[in-house]
Amino acid sequence: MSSYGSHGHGGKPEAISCLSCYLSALCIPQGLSSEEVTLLDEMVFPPIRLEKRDVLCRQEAPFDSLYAVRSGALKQETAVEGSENLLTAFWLPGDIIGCDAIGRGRYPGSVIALETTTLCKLPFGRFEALMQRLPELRTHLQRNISRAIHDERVSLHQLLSRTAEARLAFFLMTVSSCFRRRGYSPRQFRLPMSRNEIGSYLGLTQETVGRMLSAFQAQGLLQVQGRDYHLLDLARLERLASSTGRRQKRP
Amino acid sequence: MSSYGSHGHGGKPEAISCLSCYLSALCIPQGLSSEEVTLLDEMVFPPIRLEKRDVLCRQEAPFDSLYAVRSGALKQETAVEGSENLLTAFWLPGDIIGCDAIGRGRYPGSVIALETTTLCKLPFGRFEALMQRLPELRTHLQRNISRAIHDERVSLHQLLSRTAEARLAFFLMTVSSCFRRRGYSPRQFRLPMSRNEIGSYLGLTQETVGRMLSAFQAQGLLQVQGRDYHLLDLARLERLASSTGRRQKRP
DNA sequence: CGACCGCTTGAACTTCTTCAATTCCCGTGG
DNA sequence: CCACGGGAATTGAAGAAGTTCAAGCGGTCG
Repeated sequence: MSSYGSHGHGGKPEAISCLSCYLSALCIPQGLSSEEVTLLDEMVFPPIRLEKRDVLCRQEAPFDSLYAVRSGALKQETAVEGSENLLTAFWLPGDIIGCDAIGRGRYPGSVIALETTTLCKLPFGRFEALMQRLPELRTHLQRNISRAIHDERVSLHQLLSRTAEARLAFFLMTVSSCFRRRGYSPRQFRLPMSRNEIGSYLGLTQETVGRMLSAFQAQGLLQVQGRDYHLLDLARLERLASSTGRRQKRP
Repeated sequence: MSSYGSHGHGGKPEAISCLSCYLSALCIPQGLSSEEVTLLDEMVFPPIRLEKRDVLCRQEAPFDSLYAVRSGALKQETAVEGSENLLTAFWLPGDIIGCDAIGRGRYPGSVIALETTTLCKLPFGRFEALMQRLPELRTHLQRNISRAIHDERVSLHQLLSRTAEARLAFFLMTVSSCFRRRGYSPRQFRLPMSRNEIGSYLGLTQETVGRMLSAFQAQGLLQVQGRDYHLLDLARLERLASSTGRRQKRP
């Protein structure tokens, strides 16, 4: 909690600033003036670095900070009584971790790095104080959160009544557009998660995920080798992803 | 937008006040002092009454108000391109409608009364102004929303990998605890939604929902006649609801 | 009274899971 | 450097669970 120095750009070689961050359009600074971003800058801790399998926070730990992902990827595992671990979220660069912790005051799941990852830490106490002064910031956070509710609701409800094929296509398209918005290729990427983790996120088994990927490959929709994906037919994948429920009722 | 009079308790016979509302512990006033609630009272419109199938707001309509459910029940239908209508939410007394609209500035689905329903309308503009003066209120709203994200995420992810049996048990237990918190019987209630609507919410067909209910009845877990439910074995239903994934792997 | 809607039940069929057997790949230690 | 070990991915076969389609029942509203 206090091992990162007091604030701002310490003696670290790689000093950072929200002002110059290439992710600022997606992250907290979105919609703020440059003076406002400067204020924000002053409370952001220098970036944290995690290695694969490192734990950012454990489930039920008291909430004290939001984190913005700079690079890498993380997953959230939520243990529910009676059930095995649920994989409840993936986070990629530009995402804000911790919005789901504000309400309960505790982190709702353990957040674990899937690969080498860097994050900006935003102590929520200071953030609260800053929001008093910058209503814009509060509005932005509120919007982000509210939108997240809706997106999550719709996509999960959609998945509930869909085939494995549609679920996986949906997942791939989500990831793809995620990369696109961040300036990476939406057609070619390496995913840091295993088949098992994808399955857990989608409510499928690893075998089904694998079989579906093979089937997609056989249809020329994509190429996949281990964790390297190359989407060949985005249009058709998109159609699969938003195709109607289970089967097509015959007319 | 202006057909409900200016504010406060008009000439209506049934004047209302958050101060005397039996739902205040669940609703917006939660955690506010009585002076604060008085301020809140002044901006709440007199209750709106809807009949079955009446539409409170249509998908994509501009967001202008939150609504608190006083009595009755509503559903939210979200039309997604390519897919049939998704049933993305049910709302019961004490629930706040519209939290998922703040972010986009539009209602993310059409909200429709399932039976005769009364609601309190809270114009969001005034609400914003009041939140400036009462940080408590803002905190409370934020918490509510944040908690909603998490609850939704966990329950939907849980449902994704579960059998119809577990999904339905989960649904019944959710409804049951909902009624309990509102002071009604958690064992006996009438649900205003059809099998089809339940199925749509859970990602199942109406036939499966019906068959499962019959199966539960055969096992002595509950009695059901049309839309009247009588839960006989809450403990066992609870166990089913939080039972582990699809099938039990053999030891 | 008839039409309609929601609910129930049955039978065939599809999809996905489970279990098991390999294969592949990667990092690690000899 | 290579062999080895172990987790991850692939593939196959059997079976369970849920969907689809169809038919029938019961209540309700014109």
